[in-house]
Amino acid sequence: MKIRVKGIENQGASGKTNSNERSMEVLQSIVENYIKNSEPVGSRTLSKTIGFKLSPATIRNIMSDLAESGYLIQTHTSAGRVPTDKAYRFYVDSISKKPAIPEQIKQKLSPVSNVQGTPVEDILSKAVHLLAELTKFACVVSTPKQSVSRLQRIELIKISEDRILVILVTKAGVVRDKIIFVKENHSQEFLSSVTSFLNEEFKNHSMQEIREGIHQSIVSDRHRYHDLLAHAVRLGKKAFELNQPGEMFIEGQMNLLLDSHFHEQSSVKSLIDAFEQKTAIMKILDESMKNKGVHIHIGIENDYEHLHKCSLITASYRNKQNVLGSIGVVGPTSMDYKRIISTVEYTAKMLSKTISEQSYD
Amino acid sequence: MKIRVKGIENQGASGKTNSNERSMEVLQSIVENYIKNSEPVGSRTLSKTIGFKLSPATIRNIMSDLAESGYLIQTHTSAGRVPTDKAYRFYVDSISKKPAIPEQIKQKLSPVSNVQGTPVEDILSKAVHLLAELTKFACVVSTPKQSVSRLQRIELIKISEDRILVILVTKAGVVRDKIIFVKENHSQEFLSSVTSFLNEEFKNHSMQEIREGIHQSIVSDRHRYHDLLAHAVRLGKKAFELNQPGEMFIEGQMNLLLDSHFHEQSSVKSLIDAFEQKTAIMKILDESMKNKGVHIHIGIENDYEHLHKCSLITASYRNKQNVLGSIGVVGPTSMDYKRIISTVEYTAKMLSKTISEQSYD
DNA sequence: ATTAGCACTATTCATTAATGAGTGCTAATA
DNA sequence: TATTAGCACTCATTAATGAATAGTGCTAAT
Repeated sequence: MKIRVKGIENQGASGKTNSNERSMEVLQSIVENYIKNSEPVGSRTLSKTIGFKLSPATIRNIMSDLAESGYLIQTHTSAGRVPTDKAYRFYVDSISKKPAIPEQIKQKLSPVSNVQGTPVEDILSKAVHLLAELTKFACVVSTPKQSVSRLQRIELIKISEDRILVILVTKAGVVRDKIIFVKENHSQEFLSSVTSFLNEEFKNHSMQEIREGIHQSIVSDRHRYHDLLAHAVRLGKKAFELNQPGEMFIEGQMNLLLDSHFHEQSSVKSLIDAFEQKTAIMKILDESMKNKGVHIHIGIENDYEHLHKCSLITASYRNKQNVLGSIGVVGPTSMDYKRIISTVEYTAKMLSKTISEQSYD
Repeated sequence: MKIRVKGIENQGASGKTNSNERSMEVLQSIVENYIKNSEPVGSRTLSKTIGFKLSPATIRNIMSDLAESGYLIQTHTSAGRVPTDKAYRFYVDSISKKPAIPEQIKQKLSPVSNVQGTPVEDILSKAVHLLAELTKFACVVSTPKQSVSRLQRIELIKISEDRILVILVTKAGVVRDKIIFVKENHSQEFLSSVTSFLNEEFKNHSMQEIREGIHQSIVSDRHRYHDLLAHAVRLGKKAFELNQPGEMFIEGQMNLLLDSHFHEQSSVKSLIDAFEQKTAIMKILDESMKNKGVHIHIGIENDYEHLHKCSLITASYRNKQNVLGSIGVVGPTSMDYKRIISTVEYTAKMLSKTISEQSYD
């Protein structure tokens, strides 16, 4: 019985970098081919589509090596090869120049920048809708994080004897409202004074800072003998208490179900779960806010098991001061990375531009 | 060749109402059977499950008649019968006593009523989420209509030299914000005066009335020489201008795709279209606000072609004064009507109760 | 180092036959 | 007269078979 000397070992022995480079090019071709046709790619086919001249037999050898190294798998003996997540990772990392944004996409996304006096939520919703239309996958966007955004204005409105409506307007242009319950029956005039105080004291501070500042005030107790301030601080504490879990808009979930890669029952169920219980995706969006640029999570790289058959492409958006949130695409691992990456990037850029223009400073 | 005398004609000839009644009972059984198993139901099976004693042969005769009258169809010669939309309509209309709401459903929905100081949108979103979880279909809810809801309070907040943030609080507890652009650089003090004026003038009026009233003021021109009022009216006009198209929350769209009735490509596409272009469903929800109780749209009865394979069960919700919006379920025509109807009804009731308690009066 | 050639393997597709659920009709029955 | 038993018939579903096909792996030739 003869033992086949494996290609990859050959490379190590011969030390030829050339051969390795060629393998990588072949791998790229395979990935692109599979992305395009969603079908296992065989040596014959590849030999035709590939740039340089190589016979099917040679390609077979290379493919065999790549399979050994975990870049390709075969669904069955006589089938072509399919890229693994490792291959996609390699492919994505090897993308050097981004393709220019097609004029058509710019056109489609122009409504995002074309909004005067629209609430931020509506801009986000518009953007994520268009992104879903463009990519034909599911798209998500997180609303601006409250904690980092800075106060533009707070209003306290008396609603009934024991209820006060709090309206927070942030510099980013987000309006949040909630009702707080109080024991004392404050007059509207009194509330106006408190409002003025809070605005003067906290304008331009981040919500995080405000919460800490108020806490500090209460602990240090320096307002104890000043009635107005004491009330203001107490009301303020309630008003600024964080209780918004952080929202997320989803669009185009159903697009995924037209995709052949999700046709099995189990995949569909996974997806439903993933979108139902939004925390996993939310976490990825939050993560994406920490660093600049486009973030890519491929299949198995996702912590959440239900997303193991998906890739996520995300990018953060911001105003002049802060990173506010993230927008992204959820699609099959075999998505057209080049196109999606640049589309997401461009959308995030447009979003940042629009929101910056709308921001209140 | 012998011509078969049709059952339905027999009935007409004999004039026996008994026979007709029995047919109807058989039809009900068929519908229930199909709802339960999603499989064409045959005479043998039915003869077993049916309450009273009838041989398969007799049932076959009855079924044949029902098929003639358009209540049943056969997918092919040797298959059982499947109910048509006409049959579902008959079935739904013949439901007399609603089943009691299972304790389990009440439990599940209790979070809806258990909210202190939550924005109405969040209550709606919670409700539609739970409804989707309970029914395992897609669920929709429309946000309160602006035009019918009455003003609790308006606030004008200066944002920049040429931008004013308008906040409208309605009696129903809905907070709406938008930015208006102005040419003059008003001071915040001036805006406060305008705010007071508008509040005094228009509190408790419906948005519709306010819009008309302001229009009237401008036409009659009676404020021409009074600077404050003239400005107030002009700002007010901008502030109250309707530009919210009426929103809708959707949940559980993907549930539908697990349903065997939507497995064909074409159905899926239809559904995606229907949910993408929300107007059709929105229209049905709006329609549902006009009358009390539960509304049922079965398959072909829907104007919008993409919904021909769906049934919609909707019910309106309200506060003490007004009908505000509707909540509903979108599912296959073969849904378990009894269960879904009572679930939707109960959810709408809970929603009304919760929102009424939160309303500002 | 590359490639041509060939044996081998597994899928896919069409054909066929067996099975079975269900109907419609006719004649017997209560 | 209404109901039912019995039987022939239809059509979908299933399994089995075989031919065609796309692909591999290995060996030997270039």
